[in-house]
Amino acid sequence: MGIAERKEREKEERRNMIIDAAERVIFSNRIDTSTMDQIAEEAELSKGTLYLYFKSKTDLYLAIQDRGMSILADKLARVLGEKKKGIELLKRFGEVYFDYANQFPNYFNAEMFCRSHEFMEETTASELFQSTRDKRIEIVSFIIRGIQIGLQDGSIRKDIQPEELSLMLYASLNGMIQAYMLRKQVEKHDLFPEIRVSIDHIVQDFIRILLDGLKPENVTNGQNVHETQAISRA
Amino acid sequence: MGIAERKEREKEERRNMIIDAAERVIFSNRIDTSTMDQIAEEAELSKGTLYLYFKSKTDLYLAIQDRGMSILADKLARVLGEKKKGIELLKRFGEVYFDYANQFPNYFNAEMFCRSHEFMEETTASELFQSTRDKRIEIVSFIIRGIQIGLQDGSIRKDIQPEELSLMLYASLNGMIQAYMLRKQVEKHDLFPEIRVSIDHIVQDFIRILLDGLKPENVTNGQNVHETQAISRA
DNA sequence: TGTAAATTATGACCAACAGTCAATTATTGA
DNA sequence: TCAATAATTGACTGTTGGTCATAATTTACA
Repeated sequence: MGIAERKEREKEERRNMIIDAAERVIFSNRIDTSTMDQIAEEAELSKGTLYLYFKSKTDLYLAIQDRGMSILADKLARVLGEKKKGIELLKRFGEVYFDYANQFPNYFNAEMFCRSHEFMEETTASELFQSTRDKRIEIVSFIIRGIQIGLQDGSIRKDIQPEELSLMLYASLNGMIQAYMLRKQVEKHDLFPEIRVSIDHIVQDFIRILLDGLKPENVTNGQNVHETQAISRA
Repeated sequence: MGIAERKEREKEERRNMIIDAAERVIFSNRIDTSTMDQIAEEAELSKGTLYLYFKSKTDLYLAIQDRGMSILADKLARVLGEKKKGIELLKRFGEVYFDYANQFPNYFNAEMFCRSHEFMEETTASELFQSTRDKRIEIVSFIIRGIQIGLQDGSIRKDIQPEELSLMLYASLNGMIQAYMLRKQVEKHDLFPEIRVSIDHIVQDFIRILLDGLKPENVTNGQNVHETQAISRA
């Protein structure tokens, strides 16, 4: 049955063409000012057809977010292959996430937009929602893996709980990057205007400070001085 | 001219009545499913009147966000009066922000929603946007003050740059609370489902870990061991 | 107190847009 | 060739944010 497969393939291609068109329209304007009619025209399809592939405008936007998540997951997967010390992997994860946000601000924005809508119902039902969710789990799993490696090679404090720390790293860095992107993208929308600080290295500095606290007591001094506090377990 | 003042007052009252009504409607549903007609009915006013006080639905929502920011700013201001050591103040700031989010999840959500819209244009023009902005500056200023106190009383590492660190604390904690609220509010929308970790103390743990890294070298051991890394300056 | 002017409020109305569906066209299988 | 199935269309609908001419109310002042 080659026909069924070909049709499957064509359907997938068309789906991607639609997402491409949607990106072109939305990224050169904004979601809220982009209409399904515009996207349909850009895709050279009728609006009705869009709804054969995506059940709502939000769903289509979720597909865009999903692409971004895939890119990020790929980048992180590659880092895991670098065979560095655990603490170094975490640093690289952070840098890669930051690079990703800079390289694909539109995808990062999509992620933020979709998240603010996750606080509401609606998105839940979609398969795409499930897909982005899976990718987020994948991403956090990479981080957990990095932490475990660090625990093994001794580059990370023993009292760290991998799952908990992975969420902390992801969530806090995400917050940092949000603030960074806001300042970077639209000067006037800056989350913290008038706080006169060069924002350029703030994310890197944050990563450094946060990870410093994860290192085991500095062994070059041969003494356990930094009084670590255990992370309370679940 | 007592009349002008009375009118001023009445206008302010009516404005607040509208925000009250909007909160009642929006908080018991969602922004995107709440209509201006519903809010008008709840406020016992015509829709046209709403537009005499707020120039758009978003503007009205900004007013709600603004209320939340005021509450938070007040709480933080009170902390500053506690006359604790700098590092303790920062810890209290973090706890208070977290408490605020738990106590007024609707306001926190409003903040998140409005922020995702800040990535787009539109909001900029509004006076209310300027107002929330001012309050954010106020909040960050409190944090800066706390850091400065910590630098003076020696409870915070000398190499810390207050402005930069204040942004880090605010932004990263905000990211943490976002993730927390998502998990807390809507189990199924959890940012990190399947990552089996009790989320209950994760924010507190995060605050502890992050702040630990800010303490100066543990003097009780009489030796500078923890190799601090200076935050690169602007 | 009476009335013109100014302020405030109303709700019918409009335009825009997400989403639908009966009708149409294209493709498949025999 | 043609019936059955699948894919596509675009006119249409319902909803809703926002507007504006009109009306009601209040103020200023003779």
